[in-house]
Amino acid sequence: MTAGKTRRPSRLDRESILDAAFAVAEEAGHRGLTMRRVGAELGADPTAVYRHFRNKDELITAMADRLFGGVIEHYPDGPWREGLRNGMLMGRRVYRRHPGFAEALAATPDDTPNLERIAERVLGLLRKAGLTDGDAVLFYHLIVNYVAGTGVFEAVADDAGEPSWQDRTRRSYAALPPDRFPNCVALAPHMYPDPNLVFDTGVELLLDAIEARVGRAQEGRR
Amino acid sequence: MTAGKTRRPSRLDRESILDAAFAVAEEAGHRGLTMRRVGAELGADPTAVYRHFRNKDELITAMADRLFGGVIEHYPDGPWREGLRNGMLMGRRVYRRHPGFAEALAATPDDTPNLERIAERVLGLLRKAGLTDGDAVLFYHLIVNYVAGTGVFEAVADDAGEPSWQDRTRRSYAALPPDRFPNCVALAPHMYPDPNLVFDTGVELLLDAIEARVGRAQEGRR
DNA sequence: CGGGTTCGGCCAACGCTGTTGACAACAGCG
DNA sequence: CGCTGTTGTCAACAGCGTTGGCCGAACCCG
Repeated sequence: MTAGKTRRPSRLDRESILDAAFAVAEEAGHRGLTMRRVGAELGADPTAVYRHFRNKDELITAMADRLFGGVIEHYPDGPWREGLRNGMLMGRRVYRRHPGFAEALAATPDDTPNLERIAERVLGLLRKAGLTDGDAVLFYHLIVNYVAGTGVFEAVADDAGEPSWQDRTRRSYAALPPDRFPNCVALAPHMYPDPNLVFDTGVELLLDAIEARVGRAQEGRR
Repeated sequence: MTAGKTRRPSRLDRESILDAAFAVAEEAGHRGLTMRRVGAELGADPTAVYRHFRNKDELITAMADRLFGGVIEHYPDGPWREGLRNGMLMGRRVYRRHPGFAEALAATPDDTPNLERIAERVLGLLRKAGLTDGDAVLFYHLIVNYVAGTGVFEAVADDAGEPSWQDRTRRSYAALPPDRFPNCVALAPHMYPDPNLVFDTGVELLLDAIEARVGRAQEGRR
């Protein structure tokens, strides 16, 4: 009697395809996200997806838009410093789990709706902090580059290679000839600190720089 | 007499293969760098390359090592601030022209010789600046993440999409509904400033942060 | 109620990718 | 001379994104 399913055996739509795509990405990694696998996850022919998305880039772009929508939904803006910090942390998480987003978004000519909402909020926070228009845009791009770039880079760095890859490199640095590599040998035990600490340091550094620039501008105006 | 070519019609070695690979990357972009094209550039069968490189990642890693070797050769270290700045600018140039390097290097378990030399120099400059061992490593990773991440991100951002893609986005931001997107509309004309300015701002910001941290540590010790 | 149109899933296929294994020609060596 | 290891060639495999044709079901309109 085909209960439930409206009428046809298995109608596809963009939302269920996105669900399947996220499921595939979850279990196969970002390199394992392939149209054929998405089709299999849906129990449908892979090419059926092309009736709902023009190509793979558009599918990935839609995935990114959904995730960024969730980000902006869960994090209302408050004071500029906390707002920017939260946004950067969430952005990093997204790009780190899905490094393919960067390329797909870059290939898409128009920004997606939720990306525009994020841009709106970040620009607003930067102006609220007291930056001039030019500086606000400058730091906006700096933030985007830092968050997306670092996120993607961290992702490709730690999904490749065997686990405990850091230990291995630490040891190989410690074993370098001490005459030509004194610093590598000496600092080998400290290498690869907590990645969150590294990222957070960069974030606070950026926020401090914004504050300093606002202070300097106000001082100059006085 | 088969002048030049030692004896066999076209003997291959790692260096000439690297030359061919760079030639292909130059004219076909980083996505057009394929083993078949490298073979064609050499006038040889594509699979002949596999006699000299285990796989494509090893080939790309060797390309990266050659370029980084050139970087470290041409830029002797001097004062810490200039040394770090030059290194970051050169690193960005490399990653921007060859964003594929990041993934290949990440997949390679061992660092290449010239990457170790660069790590040695950067760590030395950070210690020369006066950072403690822990901070030196922290900023080392911050620098690597910023340079590689931003470089790769800039590369994928501007080789995709049509030219004058920025103008297009600027216009679309300016055309957003002003009630919901006041900041996007107001700042649209300033969007996408000179990418070099954005990157340089980040560099100086990092260098200032290093200097500030050194100053604070010395003050605390007093 | 009937017929035309559109939608959407299926299937076969194209061109491309990285990579492998068998084969053959050549080099150096005893 | 013959043996052995190197290295270029060839055919092939599995996988990828994507396209065009087919066709049944659903919808619209008279």
